[in-house]
Amino acid sequence: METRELRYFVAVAEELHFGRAARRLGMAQPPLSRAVAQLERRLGVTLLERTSRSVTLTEAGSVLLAEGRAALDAVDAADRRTRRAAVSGTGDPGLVLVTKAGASSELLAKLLDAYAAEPGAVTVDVLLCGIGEQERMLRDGRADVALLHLPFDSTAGLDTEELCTEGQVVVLPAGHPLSTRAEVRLAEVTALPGLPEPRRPRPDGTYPDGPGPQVRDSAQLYQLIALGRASAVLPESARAQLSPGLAVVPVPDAPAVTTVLAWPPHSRSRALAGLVRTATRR
Amino acid sequence: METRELRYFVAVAEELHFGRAARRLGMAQPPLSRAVAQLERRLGVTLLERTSRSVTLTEAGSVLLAEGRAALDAVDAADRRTRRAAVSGTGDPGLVLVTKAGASSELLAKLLDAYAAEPGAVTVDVLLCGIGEQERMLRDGRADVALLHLPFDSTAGLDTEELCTEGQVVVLPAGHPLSTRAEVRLAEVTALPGLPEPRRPRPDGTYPDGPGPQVRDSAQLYQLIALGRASAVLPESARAQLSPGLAVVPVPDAPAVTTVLAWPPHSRSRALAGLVRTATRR
DNA sequence: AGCCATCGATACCGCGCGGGTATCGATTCC
DNA sequence: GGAATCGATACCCGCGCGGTATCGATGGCT
Repeated sequence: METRELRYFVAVAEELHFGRAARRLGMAQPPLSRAVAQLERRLGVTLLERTSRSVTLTEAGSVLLAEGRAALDAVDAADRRTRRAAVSGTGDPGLVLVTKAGASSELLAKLLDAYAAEPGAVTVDVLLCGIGEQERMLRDGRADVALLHLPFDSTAGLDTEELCTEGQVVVLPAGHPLSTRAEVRLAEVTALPGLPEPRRPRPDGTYPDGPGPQVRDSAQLYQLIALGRASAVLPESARAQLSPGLAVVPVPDAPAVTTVLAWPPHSRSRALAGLVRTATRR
Repeated sequence: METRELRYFVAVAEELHFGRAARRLGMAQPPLSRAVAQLERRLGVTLLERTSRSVTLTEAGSVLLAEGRAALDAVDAADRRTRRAAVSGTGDPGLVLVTKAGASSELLAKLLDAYAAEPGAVTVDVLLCGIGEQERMLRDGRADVALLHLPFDSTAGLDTEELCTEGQVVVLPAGHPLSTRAEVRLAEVTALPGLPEPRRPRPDGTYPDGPGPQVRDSAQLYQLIALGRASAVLPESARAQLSPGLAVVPVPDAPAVTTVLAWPPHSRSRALAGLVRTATRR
């Protein structure tokens, strides 16, 4: 199976429309139809049910969609990491660390400072991304290592090292009735009247249905809270970047949040190993 | 990057010899040279240092060797799992579970019995493989789920569910001086005179250097112990398949062995989910 | 009911590229 | 110094990929 065929099939499976998929791939529709048909013949499997009005995935087709995406990510990762390895001998970008925009910045700063002091440390680029995008960044080679937050992020398929665990607090608009309390229970803040929990993107980029506002990063989130349109339960370290207009109250019965360092399992990079070592020594 | 190019490069990188690699790939040497050169040009990276007498990997080349193997495994997995998904609608092979030949068979039997009693259970093929091959089997799609034993096996890049934890025992030839003891300490059996620890294959198939005999599976191991040529520290469940000529003594200070069910992280199979559910309910 | 728009499949064509053979140039060993 | 080894180069052929033109089926609109 060639990556070209996989790319074609994934495009069609995502669009469920040969014409659109062909446009996305920058090619004409007929060769795309042929290529997918040929892939099916070679696999001996029907991947798509076509009528002239609709295209749907078969059982096998949805398996190949998931597996094919993973395989294409792996190929992309091979490409990117090879290129990076080549310039790393000559140039600079040693490691790329990805984390959610605006999360636990003091911990990260401490880690980077400690690592920079190590002998043989390389430069670490910090890449900020939206919620739930880190895993993808690691899998397709755009990043080498990530800061994840359990239980929100999934560490499926990654090697991890636990860094710290902290309780959670609720972030409210200043002046909210609960904002003067010493602490609140989780049940009190999950369904606050007029302050719904915001909806965060799922891994595929879509948003779940519901009443709350859609939120892509923490800047949006804080602004919405300050505007009195949302509330959020976040790790304690969110206090650090608290802006005026926001109040914070501990939520002792909320599940603890664990910050972990995560990286793809077969990494053999000395630089990454060094970073992990300094992280564990703290 | 096409999988064909990756396959070619991996072959050359493994053989470090264009002629042999070409023979392995069933093609002539010149087009192979050209294809690898073209890959280097497209990546903008030199992967191999060639003289007319030797071929060596560059830094970037060894990165691409590791990453490329992973990517090729992912593509193979996509192929195999798609084929399997297609026939699973019509035919039988529902899940393939892989475990080390001759390990914790009662636990496995119980799990399979419990799962078979579930509604909607599919048939589970059990695949036995040599030591350290399970991870590969999962990654390239030959198996859907594995029984692994921590801390011996690595669960890097896999989702896992803990099944049970047990102590370890040392297996000795019957009649060995230590075989009558109620228990022994780990230090007493790590360097037994005349009974070295056997050498097990590394993930790449080679064996570490050392004095002990090479061992691929537990049948070989038990035979070697009975012959008085080796000893081994194994989980308690090894008692179950004890043959005459062998003695077993607990080793309380040896690290506990945890048996885990492991599967590739992005599996979306209902059958696998069912198996994991029955495993966790025990 | 009939027409048309939509969409995937088919037919056909041209060229680029992958793979083959022959040969070269460099290095090493006897 | 000659021969053997090994990767690179030169050249050629045929397949396959991608293009355009068109067909056939389906569904909506009047």
